[in-house]
Formats: sequence, structure tokens, C-alpha cells
Amino acid sequence: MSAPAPYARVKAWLKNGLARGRWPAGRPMPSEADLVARFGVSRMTVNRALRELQSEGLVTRSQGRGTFAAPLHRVAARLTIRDLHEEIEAGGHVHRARVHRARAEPAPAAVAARLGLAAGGRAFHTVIVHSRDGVPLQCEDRWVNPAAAPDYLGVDFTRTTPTHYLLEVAPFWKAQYGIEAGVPTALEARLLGIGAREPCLVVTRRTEDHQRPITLARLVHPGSRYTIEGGFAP
Amino acid sequence: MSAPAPYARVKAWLKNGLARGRWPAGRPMPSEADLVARFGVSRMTVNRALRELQSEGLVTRSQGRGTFAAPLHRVAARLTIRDLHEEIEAGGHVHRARVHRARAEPAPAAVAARLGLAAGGRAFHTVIVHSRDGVPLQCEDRWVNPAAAPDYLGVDFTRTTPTHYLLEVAPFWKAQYGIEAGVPTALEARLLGIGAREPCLVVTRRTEDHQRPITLARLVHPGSRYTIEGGFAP
DNA sequence: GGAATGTACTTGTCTAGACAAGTTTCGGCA
DNA sequence: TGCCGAAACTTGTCTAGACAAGTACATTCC
Repeated sequence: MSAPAPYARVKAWLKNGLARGRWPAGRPMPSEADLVARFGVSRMTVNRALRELQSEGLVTRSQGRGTFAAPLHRVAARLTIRDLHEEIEAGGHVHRARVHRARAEPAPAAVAARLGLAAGGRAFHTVIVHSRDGVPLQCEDRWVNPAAAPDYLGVDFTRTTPTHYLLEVAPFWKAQYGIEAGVPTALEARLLGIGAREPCLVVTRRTEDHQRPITLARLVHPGSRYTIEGGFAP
Repeated sequence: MSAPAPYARVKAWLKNGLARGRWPAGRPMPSEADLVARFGVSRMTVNRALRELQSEGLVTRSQGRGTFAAPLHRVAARLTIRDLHEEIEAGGHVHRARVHRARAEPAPAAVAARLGLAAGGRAFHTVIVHSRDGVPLQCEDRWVNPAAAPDYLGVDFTRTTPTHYLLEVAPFWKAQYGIEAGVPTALEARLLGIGAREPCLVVTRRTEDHQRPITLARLVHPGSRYTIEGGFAP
């Protein structure tokens, strides 16, 4: 059991003070010089502690003015979405994918627009149902820009998830998400084995490259079987 | 237009290489010494660049072994949940809150347990409907630990949101979230003016202090009116 | 062959000092 | 009174060097 590093000591001290409301938001916190004197460490060390707190969103700093407790009003809580395959296997369960469609099709107008294709252009379309221990958990309806992943249709999606494959051949640069509640389409209800009016958690995701959109996915989860969970500690 | 700082140049160069798949995951990336030689900057400078990439989850580093491109399989995308009031006002809309209940009540067993109260203990209970431009967007059913916010019931919630107030009097230290799709309770359906079977996005949130749970909230949003959106750029 | 050892390389961290650049404050001047 | 500029303070960044500690690999010894 070794002593924590000095920068970590400073950081912990500050974090603790922040947690118990010392330094009300808007009033300046100790300056780097103060902390140097208080802890007897060099300025680079306290700078690192403060910079990390800043990147964690706990303080705001501005040149010439000082360091301030971040207005926590912004509850900016983060939650993460993981690859379903990993999530299932990490929990010690069995993941299985059933491919219901995998072919090139003319993209509907709305899809073509969001994929940056000409109206009526062809794109790869897969519909895959992912299950955990035999229970369908997600229906993944995905369109892929052929320019970004030309060999997409050659992949065996019972062994590799589209997400995983696409990350390898076309790492994304930007992504957008939407999470909403909705009802499944008739096809989705049938594939998932649920009622037509059962509430579903619908995640839509679009990723792009530097130049072009890569893929557009609609992930439908039965509300009774899937929850996105997250924790958050400042 | 000034030149970017050296550490930022190094970081951008690395980020770019990562984005285009140089350094396949598992094979070592340039060491700090390499980068020092390549960019003609000091080691602290490249160290900062690498450390920031690490904290962004783009690389993994390990003492004695080297720096590696992070296996991007982990799609770990972050999305943020903001305070509804801020979100509405930021969009230039009018936020209004209607308080339907605000009183101390014996907490149901499930609530008492999660709030760390004795079975049958009393807690503050508020039910508030938030609307945007007159349309109900969220039904907020909240239980508050009286020990954490004794004056909770004295607040005028048509002017301050519970989230905002609680963050001021009892900043949280840890939070847990769940997002799921479900149907509203009869009361929620009535307050939101929606059908009893309309799919809703249900967010549950629990925050705690160092010592004790602070609050437990169930936020119900009509699926047709509310979406959680987020973006993500590595 | 197998084990111990030494060496080279890696990241982790700290230091003392420096200059740049933004903000605030206060004194002096018109 | 009102304006202006200097001083003091803040953060932002970089440097050159140092020691610690973990890892990998070749060499040496049994």
C-alpha cells in the first residue's frame, strides 16, 4: 500500500471540498499558487489536478479570472451504450444473432438522404435479431453506405455483429443518437415475438466518416426486456 | 489566427492516425520518446497529449509495455441528460410546471428501501408535470429523503425545478440511471393527457450523497413528444 | 534445459523555472 | 467625475532534467 501520488492528493482534496459544497458556484476556488503553498508541490502538479477536474466537468477555469466550481445545474450525466454482443457476453449469457435480411436494395428516400446517397440509390440493408439466452432482445434494422463498406454483405453476421465489423473497416468519426419510446412495426413485432402495441425502446444511430455517412441503424428493444442503465459519479 | 499549441498538434496527429486505422489495435503505437524526436518537443508535452487521449478512451497505456490503440469495439458512446427546464428554455420555448402533489407521506416499502429509510418512514413526495409551450412533456414523480433536504416542501416548484433546488442544497455524489420504455400509470396518463397504452420513455434516477440517498425520481415522457438525443465524436 | 540476472525500453510522476496572455484593480491624470 | 494605463494576479503552456517502477529480452549460470 503506497502513498497516493501528490497530484492525486490535491485532486482528491479539491473533489472532496466540491462534494461538500465548499466554494459555492460562482465564487473563486483556491488559485494554483494557493495550492502550491498549501501542499508544498510544484505548480505543474496542482495544474494537472485542476486540469483533470476541468475535463471531468467539475470546475471551470478561465485565464486571468480563476477557477470556479462548475455550476452543477447542468446535470450532464453520461451514460454509455455498448455493443449488445459484448454486453450480453459480459453478463455471462449466450448471444445469438439471426439474420432475416441481408441484401442490396434501393434505399427509401429518407434513408438515402441521411446516407448521402442519390435518391433511389442502392444501399446494403440488413435486418438482424439479437437474442440473449434465446430471448429476442433487439431487432437491428440497418442501412449501410456501400462506398464505406463494400464487402459488408459478405460478412457472416451470426459470428460478427455489424457494429463490430463496421468499426473495423470504417471507424467512425462522428455519431448521432436518438432514444425514444415507440411501438414496433408489424415486422419487428413478429421478429421479436411481442405484441403490436408493446412499448419499445427505440435507439437510432447514425455514424459518419470524415467524408461521408457510414451507416444508419434502428435498434428496437422490447420495453419489458431491455433497459439502458448507467451510473455517474463526479 | 494563431498556431495551435504543440501538445495539441501532437494530439491531433495521433488522433488522425487513429481515425484512419494506422496502428491496428494490439500493436504498439509510437512511444513518447519517438514522438519527442518526431515533433521536437519535450516529453512532458507528448505525455500530455497521450494522457488526454487515454482519458478520452482512445488509447490504452501501460507502464513498461507501451501505448496501444484502444479496441474501439467498445462503442462507449456518451449521451447526456440535461435538466428539462434548461433544455426547454435553451430551445427558446416556454417552460411551465404544474404541481399536482407536494407533501410528506409514508413511503411505500420499495421507495423506503431505496431511500435508506425505515419501513413506513415518511418522505417528501412531489408530482409535477412539466410542459413546453403548453404541451405536457414530462411527469416527474419524486421522493425526497427529508434528512437530505428538510425544506424541500417549502420551495415554489413553479419557479424552480426540484432538480435545480436539490443540486443547490444537497449536491449529489453518485447517481444511477435507468432508461426504458413502458406504459404510463393511470394517473400519469391523465396528467399527461395521453392514452393509457401510449408508449412512454421512462427515466428513473437515484442520487446519493456521501452518506445517504437523496432522491428517487421517475420521469415519464410521452414517446410521441420526447426524444433523448446525443452526439459523439471521438 | 531451466532459472536467475542484468539491461534496455517503456510509462508514471515530479520539479523549478520561464514566458504568454487574459482579467481585475487601483492610482494618476485630465 | 471619468478615463487610461500600469501593476498584480490569474490560467495556459513549454522545457530539460530527474527518479521510480513495470515489462521484455538476452545473457549467464547452474
